[in-house]
Amino acid sequence: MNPEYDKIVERLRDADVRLSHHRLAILRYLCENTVHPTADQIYSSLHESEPTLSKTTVYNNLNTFINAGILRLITIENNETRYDIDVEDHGHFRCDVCGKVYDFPFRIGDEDTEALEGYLIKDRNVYFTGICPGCRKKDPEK
Amino acid sequence: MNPEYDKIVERLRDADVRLSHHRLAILRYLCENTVHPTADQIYSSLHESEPTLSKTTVYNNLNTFINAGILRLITIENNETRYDIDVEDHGHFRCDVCGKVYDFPFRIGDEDTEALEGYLIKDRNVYFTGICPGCRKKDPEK
DNA sequence: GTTCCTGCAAAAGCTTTGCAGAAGA
DNA sequence: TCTTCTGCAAAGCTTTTGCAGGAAC
Repeated sequence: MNPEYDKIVERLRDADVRLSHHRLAILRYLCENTVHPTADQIYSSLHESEPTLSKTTVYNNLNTFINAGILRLITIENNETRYDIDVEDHGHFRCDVCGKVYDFPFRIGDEDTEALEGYLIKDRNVYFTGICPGCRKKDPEK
Repeated sequence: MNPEYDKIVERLRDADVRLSHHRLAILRYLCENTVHPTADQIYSSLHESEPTLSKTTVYNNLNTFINAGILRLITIENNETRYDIDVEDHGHFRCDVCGKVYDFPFRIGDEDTEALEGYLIKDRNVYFTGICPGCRKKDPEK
């Protein structure tokens, strides 16, 4: 499991967030699938094993996680809210052709934020768009 | 006028995009108001001087401009598509309190994109969120 | 026993689409 | 004249909300 599920459960407990069955199922999915899923993807994937799960509950819990600070929201394309449980600084690359979102290491240095003196920076996001190697191979003229 | 309106009109002419009255009004607004407006802000602002302008036309033309490559779409928050006619590389800072979006200079160096060898990068976006100096002054405990 | 969570249905947003009439080249 | 643009209304999507019943603590 990529980001440590058990540690996050502890943090939720400390934050007085109830550890309901569906909530933990969503959390486990996020830890096991760090592919920036949309709410709909999470719902569809979990619906098989959790037939009583509703989409409302998915949305409710994603917002709960964001408020608890264990999840961040990334908006790369419009009408496509994605969620990322990996809180380390990194960039996102979205392929225009296949729609996949890849992570890549990206460090924002102090010299980059000199222009923002006086601003309180809470969140830093870097995302690129373009075409991924796989899609370029399939259609080399792009 | 910040980004050069006349040059952009030339580029539209070259791209065989018709220079209709409403289209030029929207373009002029974008050049004069480089504050990352939403479609609704553009519509509301122009509706006074252009009473016959519809919101559909605003959306249509923003998409036309994007396809013509003279406008870029930035999605900083969900459900809030903003448009930016300044195509120079720069970062965006969005204040969580007042909602304003500020530009700041940000250069992405070649060393930052080493990890993306093989990827065709078309667009680079950098945005931070937090609290701007004005809002921090009003509520210093934040 | 309280409090919070869940799911349904409906509502609320924003953006797109279909189509007939108007305007641009 | 031909093509494209425009505006209305309706549809399409994603996300939120209100509320009654159920689960967590």
